Amino acid sequence: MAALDTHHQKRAKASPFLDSLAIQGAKKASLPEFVEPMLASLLTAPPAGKDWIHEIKFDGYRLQARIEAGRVKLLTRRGLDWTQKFGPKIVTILQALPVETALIDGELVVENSSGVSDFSALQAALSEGQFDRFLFYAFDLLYLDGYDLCDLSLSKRRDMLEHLVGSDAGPLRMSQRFEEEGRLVLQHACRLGLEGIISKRKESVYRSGRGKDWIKSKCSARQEFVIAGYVPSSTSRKAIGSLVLGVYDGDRLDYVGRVGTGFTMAIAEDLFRKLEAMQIDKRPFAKPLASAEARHVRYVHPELVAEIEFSGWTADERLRHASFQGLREDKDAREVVREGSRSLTFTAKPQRRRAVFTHSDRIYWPDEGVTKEGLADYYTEVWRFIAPFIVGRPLALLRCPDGITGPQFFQKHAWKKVYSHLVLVNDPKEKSEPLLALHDLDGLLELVQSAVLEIHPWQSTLTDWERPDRIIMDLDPGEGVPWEMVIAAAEEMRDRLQEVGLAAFVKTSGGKGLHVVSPLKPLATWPMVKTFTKTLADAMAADNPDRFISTSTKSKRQGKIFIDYLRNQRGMTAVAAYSTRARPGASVSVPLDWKELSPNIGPAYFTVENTPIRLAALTGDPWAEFQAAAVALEEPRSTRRRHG
DNA sequence: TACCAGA
DNA sequence: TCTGGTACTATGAAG
DNA sequence: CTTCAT
Repeated sequence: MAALDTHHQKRAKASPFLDSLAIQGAKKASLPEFVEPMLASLLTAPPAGKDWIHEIKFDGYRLQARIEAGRVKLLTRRGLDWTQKFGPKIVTILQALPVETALIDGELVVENSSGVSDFSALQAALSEGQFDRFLFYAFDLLYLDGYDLCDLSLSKRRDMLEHLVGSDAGPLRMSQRFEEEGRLVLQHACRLGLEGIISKRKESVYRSGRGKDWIKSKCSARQEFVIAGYVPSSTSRKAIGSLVLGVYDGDRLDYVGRVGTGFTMAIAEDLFRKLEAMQIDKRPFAKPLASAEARHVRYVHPELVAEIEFSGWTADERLRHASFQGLREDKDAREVVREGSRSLTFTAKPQRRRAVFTHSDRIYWPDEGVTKEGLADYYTEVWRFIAPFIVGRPLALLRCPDGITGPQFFQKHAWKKVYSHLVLVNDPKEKSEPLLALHDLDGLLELVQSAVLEIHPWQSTLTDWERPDRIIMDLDPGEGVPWEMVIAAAEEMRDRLQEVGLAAFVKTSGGKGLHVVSPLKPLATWPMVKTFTKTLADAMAADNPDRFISTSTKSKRQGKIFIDYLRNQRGMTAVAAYSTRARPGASVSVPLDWKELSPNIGPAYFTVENTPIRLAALTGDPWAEFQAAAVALEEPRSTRRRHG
């Protein structure tokens, strides 16, 4: 493989791969019309060991690209010709590949705003004719320039394919290969909100149909549940709003929660017709439901079985993020038991939402349809993660009474309202109006009620206003800065912080850049911290004036990253970890593990929608060590001068 | 959003 | 009692 | 001092 020619030759009449192919023993053959695709078997865990590579499981259309003398066909799983369906762009790019004949296996996808392939986005793009959104991820090469490659090993096929497709970020891409341990790759994929991974045996040959050389493992759990009741729709008189689900434990039927999404209106009506006829008076569950759980519920004979996809179990044994997938007519209700999967158990303490809202349907993010209630749900779910970053600190708040499209204003003083859970605090150094702080989830929910869409805390706490307990460096890319450069900047910042003995953590900003955050023991005062961060920012800019700038002058920022150290000053604030942003996309600032930094996670990758799913799938908090890693800041110069 | 002035 | 207008950071650096 | 940036 090292012998492979490294430069592409457009329209080469002989393939640059032919010589090496002959050595590797591929068979001469004519180009087949179609090869039935190789399929993966579903297992609950990915395979372990060095014999496997792993790829992301795409959520799109599996297609075979057949290239013959510049004529391209896109063939479905069953061999149907769908070339015309996706517009000319992908076809043109495939035509331009430097080959005479080839058969490429891949998946056509549309990525949603989070950069994750999304089947519903694909269907929307198809129906609206948005051809420019289609991407083709190639992952296998079955035939090339007169040779059948199916009997070569996967590694060899992939090497050739990678060489052919290249690493451009255009609509034709290579499906990335991961060589790490399968368990870790799956964990990583789940954190990213992906559906799962496909693991492939390195030495395997290409064989049509489902075999054991390709294994798929998924992030979300999926299993059958007994339908024990329903709640009628609040909008339609002849449809269900949600299903009440249970599992058997011996003879006892246990309640596991409701599912209110995943069905179309037609299916909701069909279920209503079926279930209406099955109603019973007494509850089928062994234990009574809590009053909120039992609200509006109509019980039915527990006979029907539904397939449900869900992200995990809560600590009180309820389903998280359940979605209806269909009825399982072939399954007997009495066989349905809880299929325990410890890794998917979400161990957060369940938080009850107590605050009552006015106008809970008020839309804050119109494009995403995130309402006040949706925002309250979000903060309730992330409470235990966001709490350390916003509790007991003076806050500046970005309020958007009409949602993100209306007027916005920053506020740090109280407005005239009776607060039950927000705290008014007096700045010991200023005799101005009191500032705002909060201590519990109810306080946060009062902010939601007041249309607070961004939360910007101080870097010091109410216990010690004058000594900050963290530093935040905001890396803000100017126009035309590639994302890789921002990642490199964050890593350089980390290295420089570590050189002076500080810990460094990274989070997305939810806007354009990354934030590098260092926990401090609250010993150094504001002026020292400010001087330290300014020195750091200036040093980075001085060492690399073409990449960094440490002053905020907008016109000088073209193609550079602005290192904003000014947040590290008394009274200055920066957006909190897990705070939402008042921007299109309902993005959120999310703490990451350094290893997660990649082109796959952009600055606004995580949203109100997918962040709770990430946290549910997360087995370890990437910032778990944040508080423990706090060290005392010493001035860089004094460290040097210091002696034992 | 929520307050308040003015109708 | 209803309606409509409007409220709302601090700071540093550059010019 | 004003303007512009976060």
